[in-house]
Amino acid sequence: MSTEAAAKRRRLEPEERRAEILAAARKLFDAGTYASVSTSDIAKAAGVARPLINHYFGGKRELYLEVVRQIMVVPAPVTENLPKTTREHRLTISVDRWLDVVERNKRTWLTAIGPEAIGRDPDVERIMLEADEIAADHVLEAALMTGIVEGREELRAMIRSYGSMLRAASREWLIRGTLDREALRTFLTGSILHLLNVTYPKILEQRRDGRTPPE
Amino acid sequence: MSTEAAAKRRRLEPEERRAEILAAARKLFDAGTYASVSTSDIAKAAGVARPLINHYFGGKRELYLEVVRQIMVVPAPVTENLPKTTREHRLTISVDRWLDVVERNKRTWLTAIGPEAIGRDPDVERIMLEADEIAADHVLEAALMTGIVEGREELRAMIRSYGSMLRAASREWLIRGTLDREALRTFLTGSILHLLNVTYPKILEQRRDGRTPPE
DNA sequence: CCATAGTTTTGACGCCATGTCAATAGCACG
DNA sequence: CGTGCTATTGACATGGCGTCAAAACTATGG
Repeated sequence: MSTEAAAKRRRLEPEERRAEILAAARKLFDAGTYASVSTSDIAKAAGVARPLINHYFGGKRELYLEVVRQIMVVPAPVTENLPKTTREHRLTISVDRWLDVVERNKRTWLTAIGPEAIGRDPDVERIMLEADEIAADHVLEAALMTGIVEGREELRAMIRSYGSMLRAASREWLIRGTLDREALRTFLTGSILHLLNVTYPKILEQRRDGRTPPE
Repeated sequence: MSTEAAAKRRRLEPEERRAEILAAARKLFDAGTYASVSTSDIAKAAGVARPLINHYFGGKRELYLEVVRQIMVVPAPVTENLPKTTREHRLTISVDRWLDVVERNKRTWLTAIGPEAIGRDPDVERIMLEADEIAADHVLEAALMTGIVEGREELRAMIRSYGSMLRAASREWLIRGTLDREALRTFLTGSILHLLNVTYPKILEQRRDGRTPPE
């Protein structure tokens, strides 16, 4: 078969073995579906007996969630070390970096983000929400709006929604090729700027006029 | 409703029986997850033997896809009978109607759209894409831009992406309550208008110039 | 009213996947 | 060179899904 015909029983540190299994699982889930990948497959790929998965992760489900969590981590470099210029410039750079990261990890990212589909899994949902939360923080930081307090929740909610559009647009680019990179830049930076500079103030105004008398 | 005390073996027209099973499946999938709902559960709820599911749908998976397809149908009334006024007005009305529909079918819609998550199922993906396609048509129609040909693909791609944001924002509204209805209106109509009136022309221009490295 | 044919519906079987548990075997220490 | 700790495994039990031949229901013709 393969090079490791008669793999002896190796004994590893729990951490190390755990990592090996996780890596194998990640590779397999990357290629197939949750249902199409069996714990036997994972065990075989990791070179261990199936029960070890239960031992280290509890079950198939937990292992899967671990994989999702790992992949979902928002790439930090996107909003790190931004020059101290205008909001527009900083956001343009962030969008560009985002596109870089996504392009580089194309395959993994695509399978992670999936076809924004059904899922309908409370635990997965929680993971996604946390990731969105962090991403929203990054945007606020890039936009030099960290200190905002009035209508902060509304703003963050809109930014999270924007995140969905960003992912969808990125998929359009990578999969369908219906948008090229330059169009994406224009689209994404223009949208977030409009959101921050036009929509957000407008909503603040509505808020003041309606109920919620400030002061 | 029905007498499920000692249900004799009723013989129905295939269409009718199929519909009954589908309804039961829909209700159950609405409450749980794909994995958490067994074909036995569905069969029991529908008052039939399990193999009937295979007979009418092929298998659990196909039945599930059928449910998704049914729920995903874009509500038509959203862009029907729009008054012949400005683009802005027509889009405002459409957004409003969308919010109406969503609010009315709150629970069903939420579980259908799910937490735009992992899924990663090619067939589900196809269904979503088709739904998005139709939705994009509706938007174009509402925007009086049906005849557009130049950069049509790019435009449609951006509208599809916008659809993701619309769904995400609707979820923010219904689940978290972080956005009220008025804010949503402002946000959603403002975004689509900006997309159509500002971003789209800008991208057309870039297209004509060949490549224009901005900044 | 009865027999018969045709279609719906089901009971029973086989297969595969996951989770559990007691037993085994590697490794560090004396 | 034992010896104890624990990582690792083989074997079993449970439960879900798909298949198939047989049963039950209904409509037709005599």
